[in-house]
Amino acid sequence: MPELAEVAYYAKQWAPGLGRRVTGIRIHPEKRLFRGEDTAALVAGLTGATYRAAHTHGKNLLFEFSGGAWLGGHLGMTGHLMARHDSGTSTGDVRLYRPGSPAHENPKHHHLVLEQKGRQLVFSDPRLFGRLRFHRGASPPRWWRQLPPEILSEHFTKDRLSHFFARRRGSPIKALLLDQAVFPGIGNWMADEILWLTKTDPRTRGGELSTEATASLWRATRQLTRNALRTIGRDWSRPPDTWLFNHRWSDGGRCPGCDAPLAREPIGGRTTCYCPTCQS
DNA sequence: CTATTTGTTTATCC
DNA sequence: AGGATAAACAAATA
Repeated sequence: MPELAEVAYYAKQWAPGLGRRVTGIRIHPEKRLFRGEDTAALVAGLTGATYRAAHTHGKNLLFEFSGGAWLGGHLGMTGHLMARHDSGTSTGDVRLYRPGSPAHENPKHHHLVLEQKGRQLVFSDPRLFGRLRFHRGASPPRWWRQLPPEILSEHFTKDRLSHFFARRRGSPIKALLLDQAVFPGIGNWMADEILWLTKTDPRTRGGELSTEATASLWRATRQLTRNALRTIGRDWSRPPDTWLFNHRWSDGGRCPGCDAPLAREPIGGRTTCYCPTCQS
């Protein structure tokens, strides 16, 4: 489910645990979520540590703990973070695209639970495409330090996009927007929104994009990132109906620009929603 | 029972 | 070598 704005929202769901000690941990170490990790070191490193901070980068998460312990995370398709309180309330576990889905509430999917006095911090992932990793050290792990420039950083430049589009000249732009090495945090719905905003046919090949088209995509990517962080990323509030977002999820949707029926078909290996009238 | 899914990695072919 | 595409992963939902 989560793209950059959803990840930013979920990262805040463990905030009730900030500055507080982890008294115990429960994990499902055999699950795919922990592939390649030393789960014994993870348990040893986090037990008794104080939860200090949450960071995000694109779709990546990094939780910082006292004693040089770091928990890295990726939510995959269905990952989800929540804080459960002993009082019986919980936060962060009801704001789903499909409200009412019981999947995330099922404890069998709670693959990591950090116990604290008064609450539990839960990482749930029914489909197990996500990932959890552990690092011990004075600074963040290397995989984190080597992530590409974020979309809102000064290093995310039009020039960078031009070179990328030239190199991948044969791929449809839809597929290129999903490349995390260049567009960190962009996922399926954000890619479609960017293409709709710029009136770009999703099948356009990288090599067919002019300097002007590249500049337009660069601007739209940054603008959408800011706006998504201000709505979904802030409090999961629903974007305005002027976005493609509210019209894209099922058959029968209409373009918020021209009211033509929207098309949904696989492009670049993913279901793509676009307006055949505006984007051609 | 079948088709679909908002992500990433790996295999395969060119 | 490097790019393009498909399959695999796992589980819920329509």
